[in-house]
Amino acid sequence: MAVDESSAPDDVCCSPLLAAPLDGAEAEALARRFAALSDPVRLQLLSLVASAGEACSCDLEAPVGRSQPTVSHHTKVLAEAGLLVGEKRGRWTWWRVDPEALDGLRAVLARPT
Amino acid sequence: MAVDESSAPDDVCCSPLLAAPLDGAEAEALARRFAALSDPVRLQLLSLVASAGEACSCDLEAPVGRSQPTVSHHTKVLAEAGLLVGEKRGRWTWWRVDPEALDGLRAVLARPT
DNA sequence: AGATCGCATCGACCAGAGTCAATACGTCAT
DNA sequence: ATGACGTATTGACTCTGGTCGATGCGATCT
Repeated sequence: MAVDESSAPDDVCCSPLLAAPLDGAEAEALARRFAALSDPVRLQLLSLVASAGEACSCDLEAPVGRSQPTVSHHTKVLAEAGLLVGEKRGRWTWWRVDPEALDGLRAVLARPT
Repeated sequence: MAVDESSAPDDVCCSPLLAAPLDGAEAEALARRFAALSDPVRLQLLSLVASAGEACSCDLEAPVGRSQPTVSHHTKVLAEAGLLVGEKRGRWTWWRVDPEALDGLRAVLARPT
């Protein structure tokens, strides 16, 4: 389910992109994480959840103008990338942004001193 | 050609992702820029060029293990995203990374204070 | 228990992206 | 000029990914 984030690629969190050439495996893992940000709907979902602090899926469908299965798909992708964290409270799933995951990506893009 | 970067989306450079919900147009522009980073070959090319300071296309094919047209395609994508800047010197094209373009993306991922 | 609600999954469709062989184009050497 | 070289483009193929309708599942309410 979407809440499961066991496949989040924490191991390759902070290799500095510009410092040294990365091998194929590092590149593949990094590419998967940036791919989570490469869709406009997912970026909107991230910004919606972030600005609300917390949001349930039912509040996300209308702003992005997509169907419920599509929103569920995107929240799953974001959760697998570690960017979104879901918590089931009652029959609602509440989503929040993991700031550290974004920090990790920012570190990858940092200039080598 | 790959050196042309007139379509680089400079206008949407720094909207803070986590501060306020972004509309469809902003999300689309941002997604295009992150999409440039969502391919392992392109990440390798970026790191190769960055760590070398400057590199010509002929030096890039072997490390990434792709054909010449494929490398040319990826350098074009990176150039259109503004991440790579190409300069034709003689019959070689020299590529270098635009650090400010990466700074722009880092700013997008920054936490709102 | 039965009905309803929120969300995940499945299956299918379609647009887009990565890849390479072949080709075209511009530059340099002879 | 003629050939060789570096790179960009074209065309075709395949595969990935976004999308939605239909369905399934668990939790809640009456």
